This record gives sequence, structure tokens and C-alpha cells, in this order.
Amino acid sequence: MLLNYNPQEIEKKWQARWAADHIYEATENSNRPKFYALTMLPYTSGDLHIGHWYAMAPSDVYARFKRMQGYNVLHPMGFDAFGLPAENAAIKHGIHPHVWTMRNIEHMRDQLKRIGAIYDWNREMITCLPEYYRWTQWFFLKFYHAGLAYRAKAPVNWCPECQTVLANEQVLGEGCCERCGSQVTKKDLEQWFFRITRFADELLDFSHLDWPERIKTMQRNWIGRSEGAEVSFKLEREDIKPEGIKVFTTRPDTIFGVSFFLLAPEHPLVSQLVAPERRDEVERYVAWCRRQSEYERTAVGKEKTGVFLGSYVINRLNGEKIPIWITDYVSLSYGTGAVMGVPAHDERDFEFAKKFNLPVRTVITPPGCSSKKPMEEVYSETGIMVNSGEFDGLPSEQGYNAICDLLESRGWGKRTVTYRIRDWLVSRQRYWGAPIPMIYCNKCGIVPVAEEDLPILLPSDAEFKPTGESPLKYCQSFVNTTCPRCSGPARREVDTMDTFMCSNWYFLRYTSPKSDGAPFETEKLKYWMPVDLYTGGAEHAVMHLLYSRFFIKAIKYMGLVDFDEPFTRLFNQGTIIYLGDKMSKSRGNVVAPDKYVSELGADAVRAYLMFVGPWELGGEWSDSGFVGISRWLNRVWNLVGMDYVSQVTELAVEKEFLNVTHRTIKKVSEDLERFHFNTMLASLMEFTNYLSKIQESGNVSVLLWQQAITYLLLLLAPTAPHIAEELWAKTGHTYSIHNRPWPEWDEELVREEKITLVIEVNGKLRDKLLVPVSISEIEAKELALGQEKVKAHIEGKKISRVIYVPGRVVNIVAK
RNA sequence: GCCGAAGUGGCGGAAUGGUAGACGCGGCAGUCUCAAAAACUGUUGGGAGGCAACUCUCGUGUCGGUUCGACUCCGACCUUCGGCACCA
Repeated sequence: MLLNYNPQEIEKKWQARWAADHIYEATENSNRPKFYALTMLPYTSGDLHIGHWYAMAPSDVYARFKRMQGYNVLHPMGFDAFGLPAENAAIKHGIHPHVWTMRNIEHMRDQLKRIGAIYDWNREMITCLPEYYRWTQWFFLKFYHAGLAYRAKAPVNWCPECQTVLANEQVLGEGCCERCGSQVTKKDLEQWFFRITRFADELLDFSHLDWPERIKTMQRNWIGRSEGAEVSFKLEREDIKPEGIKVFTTRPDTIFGVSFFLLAPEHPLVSQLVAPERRDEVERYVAWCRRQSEYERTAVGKEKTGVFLGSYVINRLNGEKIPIWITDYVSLSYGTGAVMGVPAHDERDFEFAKKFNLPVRTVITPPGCSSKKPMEEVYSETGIMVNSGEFDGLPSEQGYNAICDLLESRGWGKRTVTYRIRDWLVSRQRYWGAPIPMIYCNKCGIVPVAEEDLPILLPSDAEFKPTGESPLKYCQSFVNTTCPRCSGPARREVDTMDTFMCSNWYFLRYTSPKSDGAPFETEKLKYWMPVDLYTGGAEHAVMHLLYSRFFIKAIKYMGLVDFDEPFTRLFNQGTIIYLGDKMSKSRGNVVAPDKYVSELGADAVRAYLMFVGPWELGGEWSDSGFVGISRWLNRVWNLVGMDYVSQVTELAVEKEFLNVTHRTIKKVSEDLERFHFNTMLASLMEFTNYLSKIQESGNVSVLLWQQAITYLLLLLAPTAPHIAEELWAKTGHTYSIHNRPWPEWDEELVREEKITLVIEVNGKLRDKLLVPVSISEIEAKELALGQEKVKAHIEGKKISRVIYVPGRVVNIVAK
């Protein structure tokens, strides 16, 4: 009999041994196939909570499973260390962000080590250290030189709480800041952008990716590709410079239905086009629009507003004079900032027309409806063209092309594609980030820092109060420099990079973390990339996961890598809730894993997290459920530790025993492959329960028993690595279980000899019979009809059919 | 409003066209104990009948449909969660 299961002791012992023996270190010179399993790196907030474990434990289990299956596995870990919380903590508590961050990392690394994962700590990577951000800056320069980074003035998102600009992707629904939740406002500022739009079409290609449909849909919606036409409407007044204004429309086939013309209130031509007598009213309206938040302006269901400018455009297709209005439902940032109003066939235009009594003209009728009468409701589908001059009678799909052809031949417009996605704003007015390696010279203008001058170190002595301006601006020793081109006095860029730039390429760095002359060693990168399995939360769908795809496509375009997608397979785990709610500091229901690890062990925490439900759906933390898992590990401990005494061996029992053993190997293997961790554990528990019964009866040989125990431990090893290793040693095996191959099942032994045949009458269960697998259809039917319980239910009825499903069911249909 | 996921015992969940509720928690009963806890064993969806082995019946958000047979497929709806949202 063994001593009691003492997880604290054995977990400490084996973690030390694995580290000392470097058994989880990954090398490139292996003849095994490579497998790169990656979990999204944690932000250095200070404490790992059970949500982090929920992301990390199952992915480690899968990585361990792949490792035992014979793959050369890379499963690294690091820290996303730049970002606002560090700076905010610094402001609040007077600790330097660097000190705060590094202290948190120390603590989190200790917590992470207690998980018992196969992380190769030699490859640890911290994004806020100069040896890392040097290369983040290097990439910025590469983007600049490739024409993919540019500086421009634009209306940008401004978070008044964080005192910095944000990318569009970082403004969540209802116009809230992704970090702090405050209402974001708009500011006109000159900022750095990355040309993600250039890759919009490539980013829509998911054909080689095994990603959840949900994320692909979110990215597709975010990119928002629309095909249509750009059409120029002629200005009636001829004293104005451009002679026409362009609109974007997805329905050029409705162009004969235009009855008004709309501009965004901020459209640059508004001030020229407004008639003198309407100027006051227009200016008042524009000012009113500007006062509204972005969210208020774009809210659906809002009553339409607008003002007539007092001037007109000409619809070149029919020569009609169309009044120009401005309205807040047209935004300058999409399409051309101008819209042709077709009230009969667009919901919004219809509302606008109703509100301001503008004419509604039907130009498309539903197929089969010949009436040319104005319709009561908006019809936004395709149909037959009417009131459209020479195009009358054409189906609108053909009319679309015919009108485009006409526009193109006359030079009035052309087919085009518009995207919803905007270029990625990457500069931030904050201190704790990688400085943007650019210099402003009065003579030479914007000059990039030379590659050999990297890293541009973040000064440690900057004042970082949130003033709305970059803290680095006031750090003279940082700002003042010389121009790399003319050597005259110059100023450094004082903005830092969005932290999503750091997480764009960290998975490349893991392949050669000590690389000194380049961000990565190409040979090692070629060996490991792309990531075979990437796991993490779905909240990064249109931020990190989109940016990283763009980043890889961009550096492939530059010739730096030869693959064009970073993550071949993506999996999003669900959320762990506690006391019926999502865990959060404000709700005060955060579960800290440390206490549970100390009490019942990391193996139990790992196993419990995988047992609470399907990984992709999340689950609820429950203290009593957790105790249940620990009880099971205890049962395993006792089962394996107790001497097995063979009593009378029975051939039938031994057969069944082998069958159960191999069925379990199969089930566990298949469930692991599909991330069905909860049912994998259930089958391991069933196996344990079964073994307990056999242990009591002693009906199988010692040899079979020992074999089964060996399998049990191997199957348990990825989930509960410490207890498996301990019991492996205690049962006389050689170290280490984690270097053993994954067991294979024998299909011959999985096959059952007897099956339970279900007998139904009119689809209702009436009897169950244990029959040989080989039973014929005729035998099965006869057997079923002969059963007493069946007879009682078919008495006096006429049997119309008997359905037989081999190995499953006989259903007697009787009336 | 649109898109996606989900809805099953007291609870977490299992079963993806063929035995609904695997496995675990909780409950109940028992063993051990002076007693309790722990551990172990048995039992546990609701209702009705039976001394009993057992039998019948209802039951997977709601309503309909397809099928010999539906938690599973189809249609409509309700609820919860996530995402998007005047995108021309």
C-alpha cells in the first residue's frame, strides 16, 4: 500500500526533475514531424486567474498528447508586456512601468510553472525588453520602406480616459474603448497608419485555414467588401472647381430612381455648395452633428435629419436636376462620403424622403409584377427595370452591367470595390510602448532611423502623466537628436506603437528567441512556422487575429517569409464563469488558482477545468465539482498503488477486460484529437471504476492487469502529468512517462462480440436482448417477434412492417 | 434589425437519426466510528401501480412537420449569451 496521495509534494518534485533534465526543450534537429502548438500569450496584469488556466491547461494537454504521438512539439510561453495598465498602475501607485511589469512577470512565471506545462522556458519572450522591441521597431522601418506605413491627418478615435488615439478595431460596440470602456470621441490628428487595406482581398481568403466559422465571419464583416460602381454626378453650378461629385453605389441599376443627393456634413464641398440664404441653417446643422458622439450618430432607428444645401447636381443618365442635402447618416469615412438617394429601393433613403417630402420613384419592380404604379413599400431586391429609359424591361442584374458599361464608355463612372475596413492606426500617445523609430528634421522632413541605430530605447526617466500628449515629448534627452540624413538638429517621433504590433510577430520570435542579428533565424522559422494550432479567446477576432494575418502577408510581400498565414488551425475556448457570472474584478468573483493548486494540486485543477464542459463553450467553476475530480485522482492513486491479487481468472472476463481497455484507449485518443476533453475524462473515470471492480473480483491475470494499469497511466499522462509520472515510477517503469509513445488500440479487440439489441413496437422501447454481433436480420426479427413483452403489445394488431437496423434496433410497426 | 452559438434531472453536462440523462456534483440509505468528518458501497428524472423482481406512463425551451423511429433533420416562434449595425 502506498502512502496517501500528496499532490503538493509530488508536483514540486517532478517539476524540478523535468526542469533539471530539460525534457521539454524543443530542438529543430529531430526526425519527428514538427508540431507548433501555441496559446495566446498573457498580458502582464500581475495575477493569473482561473481563466488563464482554462486557456492554458487544455492546450498543454493537447501539446503533450501530440508529443507522445511522436511529434516534435514546440509549445512556448511568453509575456505581452507593453500597454496601458502598466502605465496606469505607475501613475496610480508611483511605480515605474518597467518595475511593475517585471515584478508581475516574476510572479506570473512562478504561477505558470505550477501548471506543469511543457513550456520551454529557454524560449521565453518578453515584448517590453529592448532585445525584443528592437525588432518590433525594425519591422516598423520595413513597413515604412515598403510603403506600408504612412503618416496622415485623419479624424481618429480618441479615448478621453486613456488619453490616446485608438484603432477602429479597438472601439467596441456602442463606441466604447476596448481597454477602459469609456465613450470614444473623434479628433482630427496626424497619426501613423499601416496599410492593411492593401491586403483586404487577401485577408478575405480563408481557403487554407481551419478556423471557426464565427471568426471568419467576423473578419469578413469587418473587412466589409462591397462591389458596386463609382458614379459622378455633374454639379449644376459651373463656377466650382470639380465639375462633378462621385458617389459609391452597389445598385447602379437604380440610378434612374435618384430623387435627391446626399453629402456627409463634413464633406469638403459643403461650404462651396451651400446657397448664401441657407448658410446659417447648414452651419447650425453641421455644428449639431459634430457635437454628437460617433455612436449617437450611427445608431440605427434614429429619426432621419438633414438640411437642403440650396444647390443641385445633374443625373447624367436622364439629365434630371437633383437637390443636394446633407445628412448625418452619410459618413465621410465610407465610400466617397456622398450617396445618391433612391428612396423607392433603399430603406434609409425611403425614410429620408418621407421625412422631407421628397419624390419617390419606382425603377425596379418585383419579377412578375408589371404595374408601374409607385409602390407602398421599399423594394430592395432585384427585379425588372422600369422608368429607366432605354433600360426598361431589363432584369436588374443585366441592367447593372449595362449601366456600368454605359458609365464607363462615357467616362461618367466605373465599376469599383469598396471596403469597410480602414487602415490600421498604430501610433499611441502613451509612454509604455515601443518608440516609433522616426525622426522629424526641419530640412529633410520625415526621416527613418537607420536599422543599425536600433533599438531606440525608451528612456527610463520620462514623466508619464496623461496630458493627452505623448509623455516622451517632454523628455528632452529623448526628443533631441540629429537628422540621420543631414546631421542637423532634429526631433524624434514621440508616439509609441500600439501593443498589437508587439503581438503581431511574437510567434516568429519563439522559433529563435536568442537571435541577435535578425528578428528570427530563417532556417528555424522555416522549420517551425506556421503555427499548427493556435488557441485563445474569441475577443481577438478583429484585433490581434486580423492584424497578425495582415502582418504576415505584409512581410511575405517584402520577401521576409515564404508563408502567408500565421495560424493554420485556430480554436477558441469559451469562458469560465463563477457564481453564474463572467469572472471580473469589479464583480469580485475572480477565482485564483493558487489556493486550489496548494490544496488539491495542479493535476486536479487541470483535470477539473477540462471536465466542466466542452472547451469551446466554457463552463462554470464549482468548488464541489473540483473536489470530485480530486477524489477521482485519489481513487486512481489507490487503485494503482494497491496490490493486485489474481483470483480465479475467467476467459470471458478477460475478453471483456481487453475490450474495455482498448475501447478506452480509442475513446481517449479520439476525444483528445477533437478537444472533447470532458468526455475523455468521463471515459477515463469509467475505466477507473471498471478496474476497481476487477480488482475486487480478481478475475483477470496479473499480466493483463499490469498492462491495463500501464495504459491507464499513459492515457492520464497529458491531463495529470505529475500523478502519472509518480505512479509510473512506483509501478517500476523507467523515467519518464512523458517520453513514452502514446498507446495504440487494437481494432480487433475493440470490436464487440455481443450487442444489446433494442426491440421497439411502434417506436417505443419494449425489450432489450443481448445477442451475438453476427445475428442475421431474419434471426433478429424472429427473436424480436417471439418475445413475451413484445407479444403483449402487438396482440390483436396487424403487423405492417418490421424494421431492422443491424446491431441496433428492431422496430415492429403494428396497428 | 442582421449574423452566430446555446436552451436536456436539484446542478455541470452526455448522447448528432436508433436504449435520453454517460461521467461528475448534490441528495438519500448503508459500512466504518462512542460520535462526526473523510473514505468506501448501494441508490437517485417526474407520475401511477405492485410485497417484490417489475410494469405502465410523461419527459430534451414552445408549437407544428418529416420519419417505422427525432434531443438530433425541416418550418415558425420564445429565451439567454456573443458579434455586427444608417456601409450607400
